[in-house]
Amino acid sequence: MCARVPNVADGMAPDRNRRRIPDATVSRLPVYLRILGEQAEAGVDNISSEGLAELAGVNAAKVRKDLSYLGSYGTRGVGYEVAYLVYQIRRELGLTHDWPVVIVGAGNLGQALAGYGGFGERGFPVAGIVDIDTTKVGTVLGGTRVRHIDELPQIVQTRRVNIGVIATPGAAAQDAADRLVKAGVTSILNFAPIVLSVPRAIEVRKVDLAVELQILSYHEQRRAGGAIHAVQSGTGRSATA
Amino acid sequence: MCARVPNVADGMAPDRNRRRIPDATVSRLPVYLRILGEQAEAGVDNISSEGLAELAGVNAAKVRKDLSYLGSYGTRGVGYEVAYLVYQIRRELGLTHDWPVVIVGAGNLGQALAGYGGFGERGFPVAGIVDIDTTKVGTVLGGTRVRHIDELPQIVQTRRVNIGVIATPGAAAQDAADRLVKAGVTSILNFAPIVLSVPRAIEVRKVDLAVELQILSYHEQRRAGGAIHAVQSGTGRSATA
DNA sequence: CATTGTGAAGCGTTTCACAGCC
DNA sequence: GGCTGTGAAACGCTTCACAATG
Repeated sequence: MCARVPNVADGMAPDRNRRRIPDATVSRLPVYLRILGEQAEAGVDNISSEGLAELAGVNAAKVRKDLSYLGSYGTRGVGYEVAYLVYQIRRELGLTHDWPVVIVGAGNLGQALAGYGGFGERGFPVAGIVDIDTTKVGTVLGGTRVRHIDELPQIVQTRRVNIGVIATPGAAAQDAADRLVKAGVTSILNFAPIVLSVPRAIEVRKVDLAVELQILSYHEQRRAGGAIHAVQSGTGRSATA
Repeated sequence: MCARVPNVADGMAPDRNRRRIPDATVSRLPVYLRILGEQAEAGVDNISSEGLAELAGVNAAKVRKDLSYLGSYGTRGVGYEVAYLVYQIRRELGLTHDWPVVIVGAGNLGQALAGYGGFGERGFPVAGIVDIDTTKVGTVLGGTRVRHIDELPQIVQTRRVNIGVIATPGAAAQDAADRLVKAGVTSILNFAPIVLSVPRAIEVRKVDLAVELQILSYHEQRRAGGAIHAVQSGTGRSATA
């Protein structure tokens, strides 16, 4: 996913918290964080790895190992203090301050993203939304006026945007990425169904609806044509990973 | 990700193509498929693992291993015939026929999904969109009239829907899942930021925007506060995984 | 004595390296 | 000669199992 550095982990004085956290763990921390936030609101102030694992739909050992990368913040025989854990995870994920994002593409998806309040709430305010189509410029989405894509560099600079979201059709996505990178963005969330070509230093994450549906299709197809007579086995509930 | 079956792989007469394909491979097949489709349109009728790997942003050996799970459809010294590979991947993914989907939740995201033509184009026509809010019922989104969630069982049965998409707020998502399962849906694509509890036999995939942004935040935070003096190393282009 | 933190085993995925084949 | 197909090594992640400990 991201470039590997040989072996910095040990030896080289990690000052305070410069451990490298496995990608798999990083992708679960936001899930723990949301659950812990809910628990805190519900008045729970202590939680065991078992309890957190249950709510997150994962194995308890995995929770412990994940949390151990942040440091030893649990108490043996007791569990983890919810508030402190929230603080530590937020710190590790860099959520101690807001990260304004800029959305490229004011089509269906761009509109939905801009209109989706949860973005700002979770620390990612929409600093701007741009489109190349001048007929869309000026319309207002979720409180943000659509601006022309040529204004991208200005938005990125004045609002100090590090994260760009590509919500254009596939054909326009590479151009969008090029413009974002040129404007100074260093992380991209790509909703377009293409593989972006960007400098190595840029972190890219991709969300592709078609891919997700096709993976589900694969499983449906197996269910139907596959295993002899695929019985609807097990009606018990279980958390999903 | 999905429930593991002990060890069916060998021994038990795989009739024709009942091999189990690794999850990681399944998640890449849609990417290869899209690229191959584009190549076919561009008039390319043969491609090497190297070429496909380049376009997909992965390692060539990985492409070969992935394709080998489908069978030996390449020609040594030559490469793979694009059209045939497209056919085989489509067959394996169950894309030889349409999979109608039902969308639960006609808010921002539900609207964007329903309005996004790419859904139907790629073999996943929107069989219906439902909401619990009666004020939304009757409005038309992307050519589909919003119906009340109580009509879900009827839609699922008459349109033979296997795949449900949850586009509700988190608080309503578990109820949506329960209703989908009860109505007979066996695969769910969940956009709500909660861990769904469903019977083991149900395949669930989750797309969480907040999680994606928080992962990017982690990398930005590392860049800023991390490694001594994090130089913007490497400006060369490289495909992203 | 319940629960964490963690070596070590287990497992799935990736990559290498090269035999096999066109 | 070029490229596929695939054992085997390497790697990273998950899970187990238990010593450490409040």
